[in-house]
Amino acid sequence: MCGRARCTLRVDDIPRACHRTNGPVRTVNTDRYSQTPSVKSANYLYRPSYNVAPGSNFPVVRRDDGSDGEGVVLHCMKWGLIPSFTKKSEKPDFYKMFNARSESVSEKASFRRLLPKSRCLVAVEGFYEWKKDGSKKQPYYIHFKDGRPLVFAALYDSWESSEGEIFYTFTILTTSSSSALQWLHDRMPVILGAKGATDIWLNGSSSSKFDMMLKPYEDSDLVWYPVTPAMGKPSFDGPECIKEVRMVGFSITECIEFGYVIQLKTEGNNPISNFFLKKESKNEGCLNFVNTNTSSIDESVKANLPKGSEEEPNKEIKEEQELNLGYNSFDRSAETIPSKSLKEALVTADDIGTQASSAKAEHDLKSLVSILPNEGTKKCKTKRDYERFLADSKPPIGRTDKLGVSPVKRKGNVKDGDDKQPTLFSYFGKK
DNA sequence: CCAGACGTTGTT
DNA sequence: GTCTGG
DNA sequence: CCAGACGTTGTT
DNA sequence: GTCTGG
Repeated sequence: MCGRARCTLRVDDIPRACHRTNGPVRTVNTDRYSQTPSVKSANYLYRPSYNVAPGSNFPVVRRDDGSDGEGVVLHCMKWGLIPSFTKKSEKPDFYKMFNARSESVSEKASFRRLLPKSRCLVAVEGFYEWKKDGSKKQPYYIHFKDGRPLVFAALYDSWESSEGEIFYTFTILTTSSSSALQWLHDRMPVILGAKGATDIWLNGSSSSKFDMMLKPYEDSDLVWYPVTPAMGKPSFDGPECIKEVRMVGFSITECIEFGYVIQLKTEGNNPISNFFLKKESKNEGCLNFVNTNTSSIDESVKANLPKGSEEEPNKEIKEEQELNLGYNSFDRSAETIPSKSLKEALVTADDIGTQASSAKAEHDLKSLVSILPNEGTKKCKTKRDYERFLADSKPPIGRTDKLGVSPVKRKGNVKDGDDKQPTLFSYFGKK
């Protein structure tokens, strides 16, 4: 899914972001003084933002019907498709169709008719996804490791309101999530990762090729980190939206679900294990997540503790959670540890003293473990590395995909003994 | 023929 | 617009 | 997507 | 919970 994004690109940079480097670029509604008299230009004014939601304006790249092949139009449109056949009397609802499922796009009346001639590209620096956990929601920012823009596959349409105003709108295609992002959400936008893919989406004629490219983006350069929940408010804008935050006030289980990885240092395995178990059993483990740089990482801990003790999640759910964890682990070699310094972590730990984790607990925690943000699979330089890593992970884990996309069988014997009450220990990989 | 729908997400 | 349902 | 509201009567 | 607004 994709319902919020960052687009702070300059208009001039968007064609290049979409790999349109050669052909002519015509612009429509991208500046304050629209060329189209019937359009209120202010309604299409693009405002770069760290927090864009459906209903706002994006400069998208579409094919220029007038020119042959190379020419494109940089056309400011509103996110959230309003099909041309929408009743004039109707109030436009940009949230109804801001995504289109690629699996069914050629069957749905609203989208199918747009496939032949109304495909477009949407460039953004990243998008947001919320991980739900009961009443809590933790947003994550997803982007390319090297900062280059993502290019989404999209469809556009136009609609005339009762007042005679023309609305150009677009919808972003979605697909099932990549294996790396499955833990966070089961849907993701279709990302066209290479120039070839953008060429075909923009200018191709064979719809059979479209099926091939409307697939989850699996490369390991798509990475993520948690950001402030304040950005959930649509009016909250600015660089603060994409600032990485530590996970404060969440239990270990939650933090792991949220994509963090807990790693034990060589020394002190026993006490920390007790610490975790105690915290977890009381279900009040409010930990302040530190982003330390330590070279003494010994083992990766893959914890999957029951949420509350009173309501035991059924086996299927636990298995699901466990499966999700596998893709959150990352390489354990020394150079792969995030580079933020322990000093920085200690300084930032000061402003969290009032949380349930006491200063002492904080100290204990820091002395014993590192809880590291798993920023995607950034530690893996190549897809091959990532695949090799997955193969090496303990446990080697797959995920049974509801949508029928390549189910993988779990091979590792991760847990021993009691299935009903998994403990931290039961997730230790055995050396 | 006319009338009415046309969508995704997540959650139950 | 275009398809489905009555 | 998330955030925020969710109401009426009568008086100023 | 469910609707409206951004």
